[in-house]
Amino acid sequence: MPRATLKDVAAHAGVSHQTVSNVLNGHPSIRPVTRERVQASISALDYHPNQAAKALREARVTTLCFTSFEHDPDNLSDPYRNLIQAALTAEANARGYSLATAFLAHDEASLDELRQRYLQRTIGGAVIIGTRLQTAQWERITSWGMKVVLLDHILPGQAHTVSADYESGMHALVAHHVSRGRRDLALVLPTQDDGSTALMRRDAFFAAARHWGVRARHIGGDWSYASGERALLDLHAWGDLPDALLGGNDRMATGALSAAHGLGLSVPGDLAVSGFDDFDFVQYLHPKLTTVRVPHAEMAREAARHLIALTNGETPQPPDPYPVSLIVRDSA
Amino acid sequence: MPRATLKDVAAHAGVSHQTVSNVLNGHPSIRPVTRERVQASISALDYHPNQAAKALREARVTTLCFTSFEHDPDNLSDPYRNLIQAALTAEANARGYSLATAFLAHDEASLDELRQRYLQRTIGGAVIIGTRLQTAQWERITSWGMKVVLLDHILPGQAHTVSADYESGMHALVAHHVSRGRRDLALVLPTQDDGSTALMRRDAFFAAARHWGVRARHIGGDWSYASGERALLDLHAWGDLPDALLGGNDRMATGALSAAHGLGLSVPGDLAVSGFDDFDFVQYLHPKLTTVRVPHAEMAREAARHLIALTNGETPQPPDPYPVSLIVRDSA
DNA sequence: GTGAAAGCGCTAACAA
DNA sequence: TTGTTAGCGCTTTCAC
Repeated sequence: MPRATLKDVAAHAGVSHQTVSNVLNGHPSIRPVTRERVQASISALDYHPNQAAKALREARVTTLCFTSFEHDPDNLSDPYRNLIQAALTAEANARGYSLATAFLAHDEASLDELRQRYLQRTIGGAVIIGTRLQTAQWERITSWGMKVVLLDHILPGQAHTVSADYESGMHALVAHHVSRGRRDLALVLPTQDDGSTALMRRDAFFAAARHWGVRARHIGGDWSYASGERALLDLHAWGDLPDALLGGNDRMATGALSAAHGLGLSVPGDLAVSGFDDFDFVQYLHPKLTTVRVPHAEMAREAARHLIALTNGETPQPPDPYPVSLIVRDSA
Repeated sequence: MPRATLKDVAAHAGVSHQTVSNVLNGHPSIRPVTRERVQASISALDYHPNQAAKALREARVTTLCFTSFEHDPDNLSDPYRNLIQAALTAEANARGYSLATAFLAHDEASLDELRQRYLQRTIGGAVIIGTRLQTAQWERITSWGMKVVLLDHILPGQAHTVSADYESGMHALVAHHVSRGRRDLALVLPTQDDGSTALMRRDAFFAAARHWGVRARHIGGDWSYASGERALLDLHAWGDLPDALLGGNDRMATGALSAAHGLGLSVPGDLAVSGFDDFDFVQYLHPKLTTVRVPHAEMAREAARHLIALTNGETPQPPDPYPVSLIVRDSA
């Protein structure tokens, strides 16, 4: 059976369809009696407004898009995305928005797909995870007029960004390693992407190491378990192992930990290993991982709120960087 | 500047708006000349059809919903959800559908929210992850008339289901443990939810153990790392350790592995540990986890195709259970 | 092969 | 305070 429409409710309540609309939208000038009668009809007919009609008439899109540049399965299963997705969904739904998802590759076709969705009014704005986002892409995206909030990414000027205080976190982490007697630190961190917070973290790493007068090295990676593993294997092959290996995220740290086991290195005896993120699984590793906790969920919620404000034409204040905290466990 | 509409294109091409619509929808009776002229105007004006208008007119919803019963952060960050989300998104987008997400709790409010979204035409159907779904909830959901495909769940009769051949997987796993000399097996698996594939796996576990004449025990859990850890700690506290612990998923196996390290048990020397899923991170555990690979991504793609077929009024054949495969690594 | 008319379900503007 | 009219951008039906 067909679902009830506004007209059906109006007929049932003996009023005009406009009155029903006014009741629905909380218009003030409605007599309580009328309101109640209409509301009774709404319940009686189990009426639910058709969003498509509403969207068409109001020229308003109530779907946001969670966008990330991910392709390989390894990165897809990163707990990071999940946490953020859940937080964004919750925040968006609570405010009457839906959340769609887009997984982009680094090609024209991918970007064009997103553009289509925006132009077709399928999505009204996007929260973009900064990882692997390049400035050129960001410029393309904003040039369409789409509202965008960046998560974990720093761009000059006008970009709306939600980020964490990675510098402090990196400082605390280096201080911790030094306090445990480490004098030769290696950081595994991808730094291909301009604007990535990875750059900030790398700079903070070198600054802190200089401050304490310890050796510091930087090694590339791609955020994956495999790249963390590779980093340590390479260091070993070069015959120049550090006494502390700092993973740029928990997954790379996990890969490094695995490599250490394979090489017969004792952790933290021979080598300290630390991560970044504090995902739930790292406390079940052996040894339990020392890491820096980043409040991804809270940041995501803020990003959703910020984006919704933007799509409503407001100009919200950029939030302060979120504080991070050092979580000391057994690996460092 | 306002985006171009069908009328704008018609005016630009010097035809009626209906002709433009016909071109867009590939209607056959259009002269090639006209078609090309219209197409040129479409590009020239960068026209993109308004989905809201289309949806309203066609009374068709092109958003599907990925639904799971998740609440606590531990489960939220399960790689499982991510892989499925990505696969569903890809398949849906490729067919012109969007994918929204819903995280449901086990209360009325949550279920009602989903119902609202369906009745408001925000979502047209759902793929539901069977984990923690109860039959009563499924009955509620289908009673609304919403098309639903279940992932990893077996329900009697009419339910559309995509599942894996867990029985064979469990058989192969038990056979493997027995072939390595294990005679006392404990399975950690949540079995609260009726219809869950966990029940099938538990039954297959006992059947296989009986077949080989080895001891078999079943212990509850809730899919989380913590519950796997707890299971092994409990067994140890009772003074009745098995020689093989089978985790019902990779996360519980990971928790058990962590507990084994804490108890000073050598794996696989004192205790064999195996998982179920084969998530990427398990090969970076120490020791590397032996597990059963489940093709979650392929299953998710099939679920999306199946759901789309259903929403188009087709009656697709239920797919066969997907084959799983034993992945032998170091832990068992 | 193409155009004109009607209407999907809703809200904004105005009239009563 | 409530009802009437118009139209968002599109597709379906039917005339030409």
